[in-house]
Amino acid sequence: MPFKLIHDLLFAEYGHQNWWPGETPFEIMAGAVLTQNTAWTNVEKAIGNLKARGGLEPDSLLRIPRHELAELIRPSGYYNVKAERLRNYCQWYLEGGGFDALDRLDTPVLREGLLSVKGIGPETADDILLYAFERPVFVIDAYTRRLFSRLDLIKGDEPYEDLRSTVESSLSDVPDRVALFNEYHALIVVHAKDFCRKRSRCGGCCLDGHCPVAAGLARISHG
DNA sequence: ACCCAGGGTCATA
DNA sequence: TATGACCATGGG
Repeated sequence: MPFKLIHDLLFAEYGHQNWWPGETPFEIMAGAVLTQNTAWTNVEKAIGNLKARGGLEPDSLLRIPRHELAELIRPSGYYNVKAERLRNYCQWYLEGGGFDALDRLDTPVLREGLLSVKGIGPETADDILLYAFERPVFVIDAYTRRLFSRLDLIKGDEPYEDLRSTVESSLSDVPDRVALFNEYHALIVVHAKDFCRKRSRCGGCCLDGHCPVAAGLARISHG
């Protein structure tokens, strides 16, 4: 399973992405909720509003009335459901004792805790685990399914946990898995945005034209 | 005007 | 288990 190879091709093309954008772990967590099915440019506006309102921290955020919180995050879309999801998350986060206490939990336990929050599904949980808690968890999103499916590494419609397990197993022996998974997911998203959508307009990883992944694979197979 | 975005929940079969 | 409706703004 050449998952490592695909990462290397993407990295050669796009370089370091230094994700996740955000100054604190909690800002990363809030961003993970706000970006659900939403363009990041919209999330930036919502985060800007939250910062201007009084600091992007769980306790200050919980003090904002529900309706006002929804107004602040309006640009990120789904603002009513996301306002509740943010509140749910903050309550779980504070009840769990904050970052240091939660960070002492083993990854599977912490993951179950995240998934117990209404509004935190598998992808958002893994975003938080990887980018805020720096755990070696591979994030599966729609881009990842499309890319690996186009490369015939997977079918594409497998359940989330099956894919996560497949990829994590095949990369279990690399030295720094946190750094690799961090970079890999970022590269897949950036490739989808910068090349597939903007340049190729293929709707995601068509491997046509000047696609760096297709070019790299062709280069290798030709000797 | 249409399509999609760094998803998840809930009802239904 | 697996679809479908629903949530909603903003950029291409």
